[in-house]
Amino acid sequence: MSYKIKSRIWIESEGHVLLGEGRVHLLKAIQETGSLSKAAKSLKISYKKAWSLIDSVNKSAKKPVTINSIGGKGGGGAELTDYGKSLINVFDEINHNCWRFLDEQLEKIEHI
Amino acid sequence: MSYKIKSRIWIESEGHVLLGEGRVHLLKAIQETGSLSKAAKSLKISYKKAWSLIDSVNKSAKKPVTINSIGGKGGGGAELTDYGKSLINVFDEINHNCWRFLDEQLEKIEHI
DNA sequence: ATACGTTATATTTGTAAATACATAACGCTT
DNA sequence: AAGCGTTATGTATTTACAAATATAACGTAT
Repeated sequence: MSYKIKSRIWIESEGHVLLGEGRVHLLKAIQETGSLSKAAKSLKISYKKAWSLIDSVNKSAKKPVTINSIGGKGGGGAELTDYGKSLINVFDEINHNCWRFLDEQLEKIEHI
Repeated sequence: MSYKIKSRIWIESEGHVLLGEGRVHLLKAIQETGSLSKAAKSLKISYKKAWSLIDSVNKSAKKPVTINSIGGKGGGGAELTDYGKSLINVFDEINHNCWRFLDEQLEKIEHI
């Protein structure tokens, strides 16, 4: 049996998407680069798309997830709040646990 | 805390999608109507899309999931094999278990 | 033999989503 | 004061996907 089970999880708040794998990936890139535009480049998505995602994340979350600054040294930048860092850690943990859980469940298909 | 966690699961075989929620939904409609075209109508998708999905399902699965007949009484029809019926039952079971599991996991976000 | 309702398949058309482009605002630095 | 790199935002264009349309093949029933 070479069936494999895949999954995507996401967290919603008030009916809007807060976090999914793509958003977490982007947040990690912001953490590494310190900039939204550099993060967008590293993920090969448009700046506009990256900005829209982060805007949506911050509007959906109970507390700010990133702090973005315009102008100043280096032109500005973006960084994660402590809340943002915690969110991506918990998301990753839940996601990994889900994969493990589903791999166990898949065995039910072996004996049909 | 009104965050909610959502998920989509699917089963792959040899790198191709075998079953997801949409395909299971379509298979159930076939079971109820006895026909691919009627199932497509009931789900409000085009016949072509429904046919492509079922074709993909049968090509990915180890054993046939539906049996489709052309011509004959009523013009033909489609029905699930026993293997197909078992697959959708197991899929539903895994999916429900996954939802329950994730709801438990979500509590980790409450205390951050 | 003809009609019927279905499966099977290709081709065209339409629509929504992603992408690219353009511009403004901002605040340090020089 | 001018330049730089960034965030912020609107608009236009392109692309990918979904839907509609058309047609053939099939096997019972009439």
